[in-house]
Amino acid sequence: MNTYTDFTERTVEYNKLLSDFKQLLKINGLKFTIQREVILEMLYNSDEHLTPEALHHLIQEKHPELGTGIATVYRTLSLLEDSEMVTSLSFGAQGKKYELGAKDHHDHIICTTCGSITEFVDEALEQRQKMITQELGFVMQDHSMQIYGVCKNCQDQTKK
Amino acid sequence: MNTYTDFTERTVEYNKLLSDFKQLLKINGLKFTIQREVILEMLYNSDEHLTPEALHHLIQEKHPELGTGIATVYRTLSLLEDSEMVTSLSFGAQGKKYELGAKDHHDHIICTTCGSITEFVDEALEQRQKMITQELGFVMQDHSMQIYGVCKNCQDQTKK
DNA sequence: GTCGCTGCAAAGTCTTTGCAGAGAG
DNA sequence: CTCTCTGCAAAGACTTTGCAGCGAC
Repeated sequence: MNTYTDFTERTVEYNKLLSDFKQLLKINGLKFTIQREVILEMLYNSDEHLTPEALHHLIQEKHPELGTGIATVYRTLSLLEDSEMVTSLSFGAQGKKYELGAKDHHDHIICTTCGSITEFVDEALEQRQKMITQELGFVMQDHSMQIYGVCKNCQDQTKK
Repeated sequence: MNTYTDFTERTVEYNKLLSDFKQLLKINGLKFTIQREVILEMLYNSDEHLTPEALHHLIQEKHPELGTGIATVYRTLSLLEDSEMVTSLSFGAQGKKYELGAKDHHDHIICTTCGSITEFVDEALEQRQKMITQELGFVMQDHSMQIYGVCKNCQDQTKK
Protein backbone atom coordinates (compact mmCIF):
# COMPACT_ATOMS: atom_id res chain seq x y z
CA MET A 1 0.00 0.00 0.00
CA ASN A 2 3.02 2.16 0.35
CA THR A 3 4.25 2.72 -3.11
CA TYR A 4 2.46 3.30 -6.35
CA THR A 5 4.25 2.34 -9.53
CA ASP A 6 1.80 3.87 -11.96
CA PHE A 7 1.79 7.61 -12.21
CA THR A 8 -1.61 8.82 -13.24
CA GLU A 9 -2.33 12.41 -12.40
CA ARG A 10 -4.31 11.30 -9.40
CA THR A 11 -1.55 9.27 -7.85
CA VAL A 12 0.93 12.06 -8.43
CA GLU A 13 -1.39 14.35 -6.52
CA TYR A 14 -1.79 11.80 -3.78
CA ASN A 15 1.91 11.25 -3.52
CA LYS A 16 2.47 14.94 -3.07
CA LEU A 17 -0.09 14.96 -0.31
CA LEU A 18 1.54 11.98 1.30
CA SER A 19 4.98 13.49 1.24
CA ASP A 20 3.63 16.71 2.69
CA PHE A 21 2.17 14.64 5.45
CA LYS A 22 5.42 12.83 6.09
CA GLN A 23 7.23 16.14 6.07
CA LEU A 24 4.81 17.51 8.60
CA LEU A 25 5.27 14.52 10.84
CA LYS A 26 9.03 14.68 10.64
CA ILE A 27 9.14 18.37 11.51
CA ASN A 28 7.16 17.72 14.63
CA GLY A 29 9.04 14.63 15.66
CA LEU A 30 6.00 12.45 15.00
CA LYS A 31 5.92 9.07 13.42
CA PHE A 32 4.53 7.89 10.13
CA THR A 33 2.33 4.88 10.78
CA ILE A 34 0.19 2.63 8.62
CA GLN A 35 -2.91 3.89 10.40
CA ARG A 36 -2.09 7.48 9.64
CA GLU A 37 -1.42 6.69 6.02
CA VAL A 38 -4.67 4.78 5.66
CA ILE A 39 -6.66 7.61 7.17
CA LEU A 40 -5.13 10.08 4.77
CA GLU A 41 -5.71 7.72 1.88
CA MET A 42 -9.36 7.20 2.76
CA LEU A 43 -9.90 10.94 3.03
CA TYR A 44 -8.24 11.38 -0.31
CA ASN A 45 -10.18 8.67 -2.07
CA SER A 46 -13.52 9.66 -0.68
CA ASP A 47 -15.50 12.32 -2.43
CA GLU A 48 -17.75 12.43 0.57
CA HIS A 49 -17.44 14.59 3.58
CA LEU A 50 -16.85 12.03 6.26
CA THR A 51 -17.77 11.86 9.90
CA PRO A 52 -15.14 10.30 12.15
CA GLU A 53 -17.41 7.32 12.56
CA ALA A 54 -17.98 6.91 8.82
CA LEU A 55 -14.27 7.15 8.24
CA HIS A 56 -13.66 4.52 10.85
CA HIS A 57 -16.18 2.16 9.24
CA LEU A 58 -14.60 2.68 5.87
CA ILE A 59 -11.18 1.83 7.23
CA GLN A 60 -12.46 -1.27 9.00
CA GLU A 61 -13.94 -2.34 5.71
CA LYS A 62 -10.96 -1.70 3.46
CA HIS A 63 -8.22 -2.62 5.89
CA PRO A 64 -9.75 -4.91 8.49
CA GLU A 65 -6.36 -6.42 9.26
CA LEU A 66 -5.28 -3.22 10.96
CA GLY A 67 -8.09 -3.25 13.47
CA THR A 68 -7.83 0.52 13.60
CA GLY A 69 -9.52 2.01 16.63
CA ILE A 70 -11.91 4.91 16.55
CA ALA A 71 -9.64 6.75 18.97
CA THR A 72 -6.85 6.72 16.42
CA VAL A 73 -9.19 8.15 13.83
CA TYR A 74 -10.09 10.99 16.16
CA ARG A 75 -6.48 11.56 17.10
CA THR A 76 -5.33 11.62 13.51
CA LEU A 77 -8.14 13.93 12.43
CA SER A 78 -7.21 16.35 15.19
CA LEU A 79 -3.63 16.19 14.12
CA LEU A 80 -4.53 16.82 10.50
CA GLU A 81 -6.89 19.60 11.41
CA ASP A 82 -4.33 21.34 13.58
CA SER A 83 -1.92 21.14 10.70
CA GLU A 84 -4.59 22.47 8.37
CA MET A 85 -4.42 19.43 6.14
CA VAL A 86 -8.08 18.72 6.67
CA THR A 87 -10.99 21.00 7.37
CA SER A 88 -13.92 20.21 9.56
CA LEU A 89 -17.41 21.28 8.72
CA SER A 90 -20.09 21.52 11.31
CA PHE A 91 -23.63 21.85 10.13
CA GLY A 92 -26.86 21.94 12.06
CA ALA A 93 -26.81 18.25 12.87
CA GLN A 94 -24.53 17.07 15.59
CA GLY A 95 -21.04 15.91 14.93
CA LYS A 96 -18.54 17.22 12.45
CA LYS A 97 -17.61 16.10 8.99
CA TYR A 98 -14.11 16.26 7.64
CA GLU A 99 -12.69 16.86 4.20
CA LEU A 100 -9.22 17.13 2.85
CA GLY A 101 -8.10 20.72 3.07
CA ALA A 102 -5.64 20.40 0.22
CA LYS A 103 -8.42 20.91 -2.24
CA ASP A 104 -9.06 24.40 -3.51
CA HIS A 105 -11.22 26.62 -1.42
CA HIS A 106 -14.90 26.09 -2.01
CA ASP A 107 -18.24 26.48 -0.37
CA HIS A 108 -21.03 23.99 0.21
CA ILE A 109 -24.61 23.58 -0.78
CA ILE A 110 -26.44 21.01 1.26
CA CYS A 111 -29.61 19.19 0.27
CA THR A 112 -31.96 19.18 3.23
CA THR A 113 -33.81 16.20 1.82
CA CYS A 114 -31.07 13.71 1.01
CA GLY A 115 -28.24 15.27 3.00
CA SER A 116 -25.82 15.31 0.08
CA ILE A 117 -23.20 18.01 -0.03
CA THR A 118 -22.19 19.69 -3.27
CA GLU A 119 -19.20 21.93 -3.53
CA PHE A 120 -18.96 25.12 -5.52
CA VAL A 121 -16.67 28.07 -5.97
CA ASP A 122 -17.70 31.56 -6.85
CA GLU A 123 -15.17 34.28 -7.28
CA ALA A 124 -17.67 37.12 -6.95
CA LEU A 125 -18.69 35.79 -3.58
CA GLU A 126 -15.09 35.51 -2.45
CA GLN A 127 -14.34 39.08 -3.45
CA ARG A 128 -17.39 40.41 -1.72
CA GLN A 129 -16.47 38.59 1.47
CA LYS A 130 -13.05 40.17 1.50
CA MET A 131 -14.57 43.60 1.10
CA ILE A 132 -17.02 43.11 3.92
CA THR A 133 -14.32 41.88 6.23
CA GLN A 134 -12.23 44.95 5.56
CA GLU A 135 -15.17 47.26 6.05
CA LEU A 136 -15.79 45.74 9.46
CA GLY A 137 -12.17 46.23 10.42
CA PHE A 138 -11.37 42.54 10.63
CA VAL A 139 -8.36 40.71 9.32
CA MET A 140 -9.78 37.73 7.50
CA GLN A 141 -8.39 34.31 8.20
CA ASP A 142 -10.99 32.02 6.76
CA HIS A 143 -14.63 31.76 5.91
CA SER A 144 -17.27 29.22 5.16
CA MET A 145 -20.60 29.40 3.50
CA GLN A 146 -23.38 26.94 3.33
CA ILE A 147 -26.56 27.11 1.33
CA TYR A 148 -29.38 24.79 2.29
CA GLY A 149 -31.96 23.70 -0.23
CA VAL A 150 -33.41 20.85 -2.19
CA CYS A 151 -31.30 19.37 -4.95
CA LYS A 152 -32.49 18.61 -8.47
CA ASN A 153 -32.71 14.90 -7.73
CA CYS A 154 -34.90 15.30 -4.70
CA GLN A 155 -37.11 17.83 -6.46
CA ASP A 156 -37.72 15.26 -9.19
CA GLN A 157 -38.41 12.55 -6.64
CA THR A 158 -41.12 14.64 -5.06
CA LYS A 159 -42.83 15.27 -8.36
CA LYS A 160 -43.20 11.57 -9.12
CA MET B 1 -43.15 39.26 34.66
CA ASN B 2 -46.14 38.66 32.51
CA THR B 3 -47.38 42.04 31.53
CA TYR B 4 -45.57 45.18 30.57
CA THR B 5 -47.39 48.45 31.06
CA ASP B 6 -44.91 50.68 29.29
CA PHE B 7 -44.78 50.53 25.55
CA THR B 8 -41.36 51.42 24.32
CA GLU B 9 -40.55 50.16 20.87
CA ARG B 10 -38.61 47.32 22.34
CA THR B 11 -41.38 46.01 24.52
CA VAL B 12 -43.83 46.27 21.64
CA GLU B 13 -41.50 44.10 19.63
CA TYR B 14 -41.13 41.67 22.46
CA ASN B 15 -44.84 41.49 23.02
CA LYS B 16 -45.37 40.59 19.40
CA LEU B 17 -42.82 37.85 19.73
CA LEU B 18 -44.48 36.63 22.87
CA SER B 19 -47.91 36.51 21.33
CA ASP B 20 -46.52 34.69 18.31
CA PHE B 21 -45.08 32.17 20.71
CA LYS B 22 -48.36 31.77 22.56
CA GLN B 23 -50.14 31.39 19.25
CA LEU B 24 -47.71 28.71 18.21
CA LEU B 25 -48.20 26.84 21.45
CA LYS B 26 -51.96 27.03 21.22
CA ILE B 27 -52.02 25.73 17.66
CA ASN B 28 -50.05 22.71 18.71
CA GLY B 29 -51.98 22.04 21.89
CA LEU B 30 -48.98 22.94 24.00
CA LYS B 31 -48.90 24.93 27.18
CA PHE B 32 -47.53 28.32 27.96
CA THR B 33 -45.36 28.04 31.04
CA ILE B 34 -43.25 30.44 33.02
CA GLN B 35 -40.14 28.53 32.03
CA ARG B 36 -40.91 28.88 28.36
CA GLU B 37 -41.57 32.55 28.70
CA VAL B 38 -38.36 33.14 30.60
CA ILE B 39 -36.33 31.30 27.99
CA LEU B 40 -37.82 33.39 25.22
CA GLU B 41 -37.27 36.54 27.24
CA MET B 42 -33.62 35.72 27.90
CA LEU B 43 -33.05 35.01 24.24
CA TYR B 44 -34.68 38.29 23.37
CA ASN B 45 -32.78 40.35 25.89
CA SER B 46 -29.43 38.86 25.09
CA ASP B 47 -27.43 40.28 22.25
CA GLU B 48 -25.17 37.31 22.53
CA HIS B 49 -25.46 34.04 20.75
CA LEU B 50 -26.09 31.70 23.62
CA THR B 51 -25.19 28.10 24.23
CA PRO B 52 -27.83 26.05 26.02
CA GLU B 53 -25.60 26.01 29.04
CA ALA B 54 -25.03 29.77 29.02
CA LEU B 55 -28.75 30.31 28.66
CA HIS B 56 -29.37 28.03 31.59
CA HIS B 57 -26.88 29.91 33.76
CA LEU B 58 -28.46 33.18 32.82
CA ILE B 59 -31.88 31.92 33.80
CA GLN B 60 -30.63 30.55 37.10
CA GLU B 61 -29.16 33.94 37.79
CA LYS B 62 -32.12 36.08 36.85
CA HIS B 63 -34.88 33.79 38.02
CA PRO B 64 -33.37 31.48 40.62
CA GLU B 65 -36.78 30.89 42.19
CA LEU B 66 -37.84 28.83 39.18
CA GLY B 67 -35.03 26.32 39.53
CA THR B 68 -35.25 25.76 35.80
CA GLY B 69 -33.56 22.57 34.70
CA ILE B 70 -31.14 22.30 31.84
CA ALA B 71 -33.40 19.68 30.27
CA THR B 72 -36.16 22.22 29.98
CA VAL B 73 -33.81 24.63 28.27
CA TYR B 74 -32.88 21.98 25.73
CA ARG B 75 -36.49 20.98 25.23
CA THR B 76 -37.62 24.54 24.74
CA LEU B 77 -34.80 25.34 22.36
CA SER B 78 -35.70 22.31 20.25
CA LEU B 79 -39.29 23.40 20.25
CA LEU B 80 -38.37 26.92 19.21
CA GLU B 81 -35.99 25.69 16.60
CA ASP B 82 -38.54 23.33 15.08
CA SER B 83 -40.93 26.22 14.91
CA GLU B 84 -38.26 28.37 13.37
CA MET B 85 -38.44 30.93 16.11
CA VAL B 86 -34.79 30.48 16.91
CA THR B 87 -31.85 29.51 14.76
CA SER B 88 -28.94 27.43 15.84
CA LEU B 89 -25.42 28.12 14.73
CA SER B 90 -22.75 25.51 14.85
CA PHE B 91 -19.21 26.57 14.42
CA GLY B 92 -16.01 24.62 14.59
CA ALA B 93 -16.05 24.29 18.34
CA GLN B 94 -18.38 21.79 19.86
CA GLY B 95 -21.88 22.67 20.90
CA LYS B 96 -24.35 24.92 19.23
CA LYS B 97 -25.28 28.49 19.90
CA TYR B 98 -28.77 29.83 19.53
CA GLU B 99 -30.19 33.14 18.50
CA LEU B 100 -33.65 34.46 18.03
CA GLY B 101 -34.72 33.85 14.48
CA ALA B 102 -37.19 36.70 14.44
CA LYS B 103 -34.38 39.07 13.66
CA ASP B 104 -33.70 39.91 10.05
CA HIS B 105 -31.51 37.57 8.13
CA HIS B 106 -27.84 38.23 8.63
CA ASP B 107 -24.49 36.53 8.49
CA HIS B 108 -21.75 36.24 11.06
CA ILE B 109 -18.17 37.23 11.39
CA ILE B 110 -16.38 35.51 14.22
CA CYS B 111 -13.24 36.66 15.94
CA THR B 112 -10.91 33.71 16.33
CA THR B 113 -9.07 35.45 19.15
CA CYS B 114 -11.83 36.58 21.50
CA GLY B 115 -14.68 34.45 20.12
CA SER B 116 -17.05 37.37 19.71
CA ILE B 117 -19.64 37.16 16.99
CA THR B 118 -20.59 40.19 14.93
CA GLU B 119 -23.57 40.21 12.63
CA PHE B 120 -23.76 41.81 9.23
CA VAL B 121 -26.01 41.92 6.22
CA ASP B 122 -24.92 42.37 2.67
CA GLU B 123 -27.41 42.51 -0.12
CA ALA B 124 -24.89 41.81 -2.86
CA LEU B 125 -23.91 38.61 -1.14
CA GLU B 126 -27.53 37.57 -0.78
CA GLN B 127 -28.23 38.14 -4.44
CA ARG B 128 -25.19 36.24 -5.52
CA GLN B 129 -26.15 33.29 -3.36
CA LYS B 130 -29.57 33.12 -4.94
CA MET B 131 -28.03 33.07 -8.39
CA ILE B 132 -25.62 30.31 -7.54
CA THR B 133 -28.35 28.20 -6.06
CA GLN B 134 -30.39 28.51 -9.22
CA GLU B 135 -27.44 27.70 -11.41
CA LEU B 136 -26.88 24.51 -9.48
CA GLY B 137 -30.53 23.53 -9.89
CA PHE B 138 -31.36 23.77 -6.22
CA VAL B 139 -34.36 25.32 -4.59
CA MET B 140 -32.93 27.47 -1.83
CA GLN B 141 -34.35 27.21 1.64
CA ASP B 142 -31.76 28.88 3.76
CA HIS B 143 -28.12 29.71 3.94
CA SER B 144 -25.50 30.73 6.39
CA MET B 145 -22.15 32.30 6.06
CA GLN B 146 -19.38 32.76 8.52
CA ILE B 147 -16.19 34.69 8.17
CA TYR B 148 -13.41 34.01 10.62
CA GLY B 149 -10.82 36.60 11.43
CA VAL B 150 -9.39 38.87 14.05
CA CYS B 151 -11.48 41.83 15.15
CA LYS B 152 -10.27 45.39 15.51
CA ASN B 153 -10.10 45.09 19.26
CA CYS B 154 -7.93 42.02 19.26
CA GLN B 155 -5.67 43.45 16.57
CA ASP B 156 -5.06 46.47 18.80
CA GLN B 157 -4.41 44.25 21.81
CA THR B 158 -1.72 42.40 19.93
CA LYS B 159 0.07 45.58 18.91
CA LYS B 160 0.46 46.76 22.49
C1' DG C 1 16.87 0.88 22.20
C1' DT C 2 13.90 5.04 22.63
C1' DC C 3 9.90 7.35 22.59
C1' DG C 4 5.80 8.10 20.15
C1' DC C 5 1.63 5.43 18.59
C1' DT C 6 -2.11 2.23 19.04
C1' DG C 7 -6.22 -0.30 20.76
C1' DC C 8 -8.90 -0.84 24.53
C1' DA C 9 -11.72 0.61 27.94
C1' DA C 10 -12.77 4.02 31.10
C1' DA C 11 -13.88 8.78 31.70
C1' DG C 12 -15.63 13.10 29.95
C1' DT C 13 -18.86 16.28 27.54
C1' DC C 14 -23.03 17.53 25.84
C1' DT C 15 -27.84 16.24 24.96
C1' DT C 16 -31.92 13.39 25.38
C1' DT C 17 -35.23 10.57 27.81
C1' DG C 18 -38.22 8.22 31.51
C1' DC C 19 -40.80 9.13 35.37
C1' DA C 20 -43.73 10.86 38.99
C1' DG C 21 -45.42 14.93 40.76
C1' DA C 22 -46.78 19.93 39.50
C1' DG C 23 -49.37 23.06 36.90
C1' DA C 24 -51.78 25.20 32.68
C1' DG C 25 -56.11 25.26 30.31
C1' DC D 1 -60.01 17.31 35.86
C1' DT D 2 -57.00 16.23 31.97
C1' DC D 3 -52.97 16.01 29.78
C1' DT D 4 -48.70 18.52 29.10
C1' DC D 5 -44.49 20.24 31.55
C1' DT D 6 -40.96 20.11 34.70
C1' DG D 7 -36.90 18.72 37.47
C1' DC D 8 -34.25 15.04 38.47
C1' DA D 9 -31.38 11.50 37.49
C1' DA D 10 -30.27 7.99 34.44
C1' DA D 11 -29.20 6.92 29.79
C1' DG D 12 -27.28 8.06 25.20
C1' DA D 13 -24.26 9.82 21.67
C1' DC D 14 -19.98 11.49 20.60
C1' DT D 15 -15.05 12.50 21.96
C1' DT D 16 -11.06 12.36 24.72
C1' DT D 17 -7.78 10.23 27.79
C1' DG D 18 -4.82 6.79 30.55
C1' DC D 19 -2.24 2.87 30.09
C1' DA D 20 0.60 -1.03 28.79
C1' DG D 21 2.39 -3.20 24.93
C1' DC D 22 3.85 -2.35 19.96
C1' DG D 23 6.38 -0.43 16.29
C1' DA D 24 8.77 3.48 13.58
C1' DC D 25 13.15 5.52 13.42
